[in-house]
Amino acid sequence: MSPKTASTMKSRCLNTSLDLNLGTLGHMKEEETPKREYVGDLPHVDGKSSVKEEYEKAGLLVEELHRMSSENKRLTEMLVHVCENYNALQSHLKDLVKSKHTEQESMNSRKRKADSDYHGNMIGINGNNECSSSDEESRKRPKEETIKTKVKRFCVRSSDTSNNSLPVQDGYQWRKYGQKVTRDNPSPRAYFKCSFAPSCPVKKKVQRSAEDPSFLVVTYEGEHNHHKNPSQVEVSLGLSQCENLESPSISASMRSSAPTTVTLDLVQPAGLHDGAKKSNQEVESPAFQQFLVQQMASSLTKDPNFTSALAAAISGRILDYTMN
DNA sequence: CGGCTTTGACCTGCGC
DNA sequence: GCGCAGGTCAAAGCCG
Repeated sequence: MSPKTASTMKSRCLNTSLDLNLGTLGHMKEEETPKREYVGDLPHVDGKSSVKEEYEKAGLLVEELHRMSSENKRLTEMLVHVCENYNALQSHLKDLVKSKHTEQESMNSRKRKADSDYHGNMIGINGNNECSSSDEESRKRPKEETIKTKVKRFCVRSSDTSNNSLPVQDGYQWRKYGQKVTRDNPSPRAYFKCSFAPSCPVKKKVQRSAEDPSFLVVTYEGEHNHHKNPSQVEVSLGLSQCENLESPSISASMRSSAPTTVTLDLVQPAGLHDGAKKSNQEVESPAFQQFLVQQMASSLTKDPNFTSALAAAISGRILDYTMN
C-alpha cells in the first residue's frame, strides 16, 4: 500500500471515528458521565453558589473535556489500528483467493501445440514453470528454448457491447488470425498475433466475459521483442480496466462502482523481465489507488462483521470507561 | 495491390 | 479408438 493510500485510509478512519465520538461520547457526556463524575464532588447548586464554586465547576468541566479528548484520541487510534488490521486481512484473503484460482486454472488448462518458437516458452500465470508439454515434446525441444514467458490476463470494460471485433488498443499492432466460439462462453474468442515485428512471438486472446458482456477478457502470452509504436506509447483505452481477472472482488466492485478511467500499460517493452513489477507500478497509479481506497471504505462500511466488531470494541471501551 | 479480416477446415491433446 | 474442444492455418473476400 502506498503512503498516499495509507494516509487516505487513515483520514477516512478518523472521519468515521469522529462521527462515532460525536454520537456516542456526546451522548454519554450529557447523560452518564456528568452524573458519575460530579455527584459528591460538586457543591450543591442552590442558586447562591459563589464565584469560587463556579470556577471549580468550570475547572472540572475543562478537566473532563481533556479526559474526553484523550479518550477520543485513544478511540481514534484504536479505530485506525482496526482499519489497518482489516485491510491486511482483506489483502491476505485476496491473495489466497488469487493463488487458489491460479492453481485451479493451471490444473484445468490444456496446453496445446503451438508454433515451436512460442511453445517452448509457455509457463503458468504466476510465472511458475507449469509447462505441461509431453515428454516427447520436451525431448524435441532444446533445453535453452524453455525460457519463461509471461501470461497475463486483464479485464477490460468496453462500452460498446455490440462491437464484435473485440478491439483493445494497447499500443501494439495486432493481426487477427482466428476466431473461435468456446464452450463456456457464447461470445467468440478472437486470436491475435503481434504484427508489429515479424519475429514477435506475442499472442493475444480477446473474449467477452460470459458473466458481463460489457467486459472484455484479454489474455497476453509471451513478451514483445521490440518496442511499441511511439505514437501509441501511452494509450488511454477510454475504458475502465482492472488487472488480474482472478480477483472477482475487484471485478465485481468495478462493475458496481462508477465508471473510472484507468490507464494501464498492458504490455512490456522488449527484453523486460520485470513486467510484473511494471504492472504493479501501473496498478499503484493515483487513479487506481483512489479506486482501491473507495473499495476499502465501501467494504468497511458494508461489512456487517466489521461494523459489529467495531461496535463491540467501542462499547467495550465505553463500558470500561463508565466502570472506572 | 498489399494488408487485414473472416471463416471453415484441420490439427492436436485430453477424457471417456 | 473416438469424440470433444481449443488453437491454428489458409483461402477468399474486403478495403483503402
